Amino acid sequence: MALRAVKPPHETRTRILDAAEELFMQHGFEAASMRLLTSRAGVNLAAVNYHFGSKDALIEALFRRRIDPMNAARIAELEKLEADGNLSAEMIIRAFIVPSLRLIEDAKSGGRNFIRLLGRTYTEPAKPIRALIGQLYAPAMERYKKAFERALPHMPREELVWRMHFMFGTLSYTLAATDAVQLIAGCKPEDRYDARLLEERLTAFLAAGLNAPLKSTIRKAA
Amino acid sequence: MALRAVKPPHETRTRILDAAEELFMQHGFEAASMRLLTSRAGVNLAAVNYHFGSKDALIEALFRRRIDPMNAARIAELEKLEADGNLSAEMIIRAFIVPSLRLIEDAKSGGRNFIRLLGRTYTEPAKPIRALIGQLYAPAMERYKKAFERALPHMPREELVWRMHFMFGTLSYTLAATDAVQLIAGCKPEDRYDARLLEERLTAFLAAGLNAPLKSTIRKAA
DNA sequence: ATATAGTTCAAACGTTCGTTTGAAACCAGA
DNA sequence: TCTGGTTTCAAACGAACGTTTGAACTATAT
Repeated sequence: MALRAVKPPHETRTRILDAAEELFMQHGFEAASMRLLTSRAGVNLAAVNYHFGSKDALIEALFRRRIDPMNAARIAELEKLEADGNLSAEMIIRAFIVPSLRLIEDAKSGGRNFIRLLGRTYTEPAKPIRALIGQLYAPAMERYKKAFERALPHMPREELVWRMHFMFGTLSYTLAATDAVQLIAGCKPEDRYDARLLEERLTAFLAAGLNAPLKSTIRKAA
Repeated sequence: MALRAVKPPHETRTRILDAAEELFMQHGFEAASMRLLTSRAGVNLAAVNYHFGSKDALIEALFRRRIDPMNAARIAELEKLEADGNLSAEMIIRAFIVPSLRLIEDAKSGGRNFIRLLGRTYTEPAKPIRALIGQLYAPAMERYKKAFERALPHMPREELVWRMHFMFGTLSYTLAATDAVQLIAGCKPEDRYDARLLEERLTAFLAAGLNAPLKSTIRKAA
């Protein structure tokens, strides 16, 4: 009997998800059509509706596949560090950003595509998508908020929330990377995917911002 | 002769632009259709193509109407400050963010809609739009980059570019505001449009980040 | 071999999209 | 009042969209 390629159990599903990550990243959710997507994935047009039900359900499955493990890694890393003693704000920041930076280096399995897509999706206009992302992030965000509160007991809760908001913006925009507007000339493109260097740059910037001195105008607003 | 409403010379154009700001902000460029847009503006469906030529040209006109004056204000403010003597990084940051925060308070004329739309557009997938934004920002960015270089002569140029990139991300995400994923519970919604408070919070965070100590790993990468 | 469940396929469905058209309405200046 | 350029209007155009359909195909288990 001749060698025959044995088809993995969910090959079509995976091919669709991978193509979706790439095309949604390049063109956005609306502009990437099912026809382009299925032809890129090498599957029939009807396959998406058969395996996922609809385009929206595909988008949801796409996010669930990546975000849940990523946030699980974030929480695991945080708990590992907490077992060793008190944490500095910088250590918490690092624990948060490393799992997403790790996906940047994962070019082969499409992790890089996903992380760039994710960076854009934080400001996605479609409400259902924003709601989904918020829901998937909720457990990790709750956990990290408490960790920051413990590390920065002197900071007003409201100011902390704002600074976490700012930190998240920086991360989001940085991950969107080449998809973002190239506003500042001089960014060496090859550095954009050097996760180790990016980790250092980001951590230094964010830790300083989070620990910024509290001005009186901010303090009195609390 | 009875009083008659004299129609302003470009009322239809303005009505279209205002409706476009609101609807593009709510739904995105693709999802907001010309039929919804023109009916919201109270004009005929064909009016957009008559006055602007196409949907894409409308988008371009929309950005040009707001960005050019905003960046002109940024440059003017910077030059005014420079006339008075040497600038700190914090003063430069403030000069940059204030013109955009001013639009937040401008709820009546639609400036708030625009600024939220703009916050999302920095990570827009459509390349022509990103190219347009980059082109419209270029003069101001060049000017501010030089100002930062003068204020921070000790910082490696490459690190400065990255930190400007981070700062821009924070601003972008913050401006997108309510459109962004509500990741962190606890943000008081009414504060989101208090431009004065936001200016203080942002300046403190960004100035600290920009002035963050240079770690050895970063220094050796330059 | 045959039945059964799971999957793929080409074709078509109805809808909505951005744009175009040509006539009607408007409004100055002569 | 006529005229010529500008603006508005209802209607339609072709194209592309997400989705559905029912038959054909595949693999497994009896």
